[in-house]
Amino acid sequence: MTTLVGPGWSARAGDETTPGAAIRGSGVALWRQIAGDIERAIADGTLAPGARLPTEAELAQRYAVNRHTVRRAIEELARDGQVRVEQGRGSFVAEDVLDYEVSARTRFSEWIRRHDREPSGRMLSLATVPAPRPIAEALGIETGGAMVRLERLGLADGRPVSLAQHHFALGRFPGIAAALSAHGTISAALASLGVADYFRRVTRVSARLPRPEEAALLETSRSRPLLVAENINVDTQGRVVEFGLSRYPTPRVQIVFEPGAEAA
Amino acid sequence: MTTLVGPGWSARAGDETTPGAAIRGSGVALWRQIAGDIERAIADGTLAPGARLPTEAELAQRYAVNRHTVRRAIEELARDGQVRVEQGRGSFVAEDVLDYEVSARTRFSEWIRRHDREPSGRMLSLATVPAPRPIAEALGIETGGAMVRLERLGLADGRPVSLAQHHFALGRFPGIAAALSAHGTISAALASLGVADYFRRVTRVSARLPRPEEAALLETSRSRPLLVAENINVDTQGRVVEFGLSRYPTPRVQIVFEPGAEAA
DNA sequence: TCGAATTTGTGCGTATGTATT
DNA sequence: AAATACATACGCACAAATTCG
Repeated sequence: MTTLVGPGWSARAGDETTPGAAIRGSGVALWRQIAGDIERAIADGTLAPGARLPTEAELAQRYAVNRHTVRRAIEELARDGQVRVEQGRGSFVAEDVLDYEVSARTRFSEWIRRHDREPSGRMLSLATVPAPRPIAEALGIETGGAMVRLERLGLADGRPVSLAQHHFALGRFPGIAAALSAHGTISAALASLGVADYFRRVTRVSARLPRPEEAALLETSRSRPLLVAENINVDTQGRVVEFGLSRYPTPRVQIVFEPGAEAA
Repeated sequence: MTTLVGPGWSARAGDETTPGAAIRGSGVALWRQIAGDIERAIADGTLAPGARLPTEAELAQRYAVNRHTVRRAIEELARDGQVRVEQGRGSFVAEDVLDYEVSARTRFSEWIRRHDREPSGRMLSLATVPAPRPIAEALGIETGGAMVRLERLGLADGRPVSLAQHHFALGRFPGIAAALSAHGTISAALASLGVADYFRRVTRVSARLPRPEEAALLETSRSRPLLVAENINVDTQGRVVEFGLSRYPTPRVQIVFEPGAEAA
């Protein structure tokens, strides 16, 4: 491994007085030296996951090379999946993706904790509304029937990772609104109403661009799609408990299905 | 059901001489008459799935009502999922959604036929290429190792529904390229190499906006996300056979997870 | 809704060093 | 030694995407 004069990965700017430069004639291509240098900065945490790399022009200046040379280095790192390049925005250190395991009987906090992050959440709204046809069909009630809708933002280490709507038929759970207000979690509220356990029966996944409020709440770009998952939760007798609609920001969250992992 | 004077759903334009109009004072709200009329046009195929409705202004003129009245009718249909409204583009007759069942041990043609459509496909490319790191890891070979990549466009009733890349380790299947050329399907090619059966082990779903070629091949808008599914296929001994990367156009295709449906 | 500024993407031409023939 | 091919590197111009006012 050829070393390279430190080009100043330091946080403070205005380091132009002592710019690093790539070593010419060292027998190692400049772009390889640069790729290695950035790779090292990522490995030792100088460049944190999700952080933005300096622009190509800036890197070219720092290493005293042409922009093409920098591009080639970044191209290599992108091919390895270490950085992610976005036209018009910049290049970013690849982030850990949160895998959302569909097959597991997941509660939000369990999911987040399994990935060694700290779960938190914010209830956005709780209201009784008439059921639109698709949701009514899923819940097995009449279109327009009374339904409680809870909207909630889920965070991992303080970063939003899910925006979910939970729908409960009021006819089946008359006390659901009060229970949801009283208890901190949905499973606790349902437990107080006699639903000891429940699990996912179907999950249906699509994707679309976020609406402005969704993008703001999930702290994502308007041009980056959301994964939209609809699911039906049933109790141990197979009766429908809840219809859920969750939105996850890509590429921070992926949905994973692993048949045979149900036992876990 | 109230009938309405035909407002001219005919294909040819310039029908302004005999515009239909909603019946006032009939005891049925104008917007309900209009909604019913459009619904009928959809039901009898006059407005085909995916077709664009006339603009709200145009409909208002045809029915001789205010645009708000038309909007109310469309709103009703949108709530029912019969039409899809897109700001800045127009309103469209909802298309049938193809459910892609992840849990099933699916072959492309089986999937399409199960939805009563006619499957077809087009091989786009077949080449031996070095494996980028993520794929190499999935296949259990070294980064840069030789790998055969088959790219294929899948169609249902002539409309593109999937764009898939299939990757096979050349070390494990030396004759794979020839087999894929010789046989029409992947499963037939693998069978000729001794892989009697194989099935999905993990499926990982994300979403992103399409690249221009992807949008063109899948006949979708550049602003409508693709569902991107990566999956690892293994044989009956659990050995990795293939790494697949499939792209599906939303909202034409949804991905469905239904644990417990594996038996099917 | 629009344009300006920023940033990455692409194409072309040129030059140079290294390895192969 | 000369010819050829290839990888590397630079310079310039413009296209395309994003962001922001």
